[in-house]
Amino acid sequence: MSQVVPTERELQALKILWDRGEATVREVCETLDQRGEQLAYTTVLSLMQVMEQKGLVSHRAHGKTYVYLPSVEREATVTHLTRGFLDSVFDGAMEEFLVHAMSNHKISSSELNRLETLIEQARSRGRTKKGGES
Amino acid sequence: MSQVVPTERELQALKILWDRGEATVREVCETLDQRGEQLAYTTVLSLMQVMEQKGLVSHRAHGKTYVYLPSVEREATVTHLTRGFLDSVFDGAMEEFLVHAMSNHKISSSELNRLETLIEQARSRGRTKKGGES
DNA sequence: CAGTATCTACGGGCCAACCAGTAGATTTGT
DNA sequence: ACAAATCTACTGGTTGGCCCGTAGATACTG
Repeated sequence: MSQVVPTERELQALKILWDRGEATVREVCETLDQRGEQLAYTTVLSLMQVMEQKGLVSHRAHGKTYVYLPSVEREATVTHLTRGFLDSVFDGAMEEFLVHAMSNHKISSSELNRLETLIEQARSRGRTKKGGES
Repeated sequence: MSQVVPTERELQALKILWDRGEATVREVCETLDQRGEQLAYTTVLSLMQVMEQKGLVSHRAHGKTYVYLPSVEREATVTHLTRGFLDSVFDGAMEEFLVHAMSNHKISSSELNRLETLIEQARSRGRTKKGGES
């Protein structure tokens, strides 16, 4: 329970599945390859098997080959990873992170503008209590 | 080179050293204890020895006991950890993180205000090009 | 049908992180 | 000076993540 957290490699594989919807071991392997991560076919296979056992993915059979699909949502997973990071590095304080991010990471002025827009959206979401988009 | 990145436990120890400036194994052990992490004295000792070997801390002798002090800076370390996190989860895109943070983590309106202030500061820092504090 | 390609299952090797015990030296207390 | 406490050094065990090879089944090709 409490949502299994993927490792580094597992996250790479999950990203591919999230983007494609589903994929075979070979497809994952080749995509990884294109991204500069050259792994033996059986390595990727093992990875998928472990991930399935952890409940991160599931598979269906297409002929003799397995087609894997994610069984955790991208948003939820990213949220968990983020919370873990914030907890361990910033003691859970998002604000501390933001302070750090603003002063130490270069953010372009266009990104700053975008960020302000996001703040506005967050504000209106807060005012209307329940989701009112647009 | 390229700055060694501390593990989870090592980061906990480093935080204590950063806060105190320096500390003995016993002090680190007790502080960890107060934070709910109960480890054997020798475990913490081993931790410090490994950290020293990695170049994360150094020590000086006070009588027969060692006093450890951090040999990496808090800011730099946090920056590295943050970059690693952003790379693995958001493909290095800070903006993606912010979008996610804004929509999925509840941020109080006071924090939103604080954030806007930070944005303003980032803007002026950007305009003056070189760091002009006060 | 024989040979080749491809897939899954399984086993194992390697290494880093983590935890802790034992030994031996040194200090402290009485 | 003797005993107890405390410290460092060293060794080892366990686990999880990662990587890959071999074996055996199945599908494809000429």
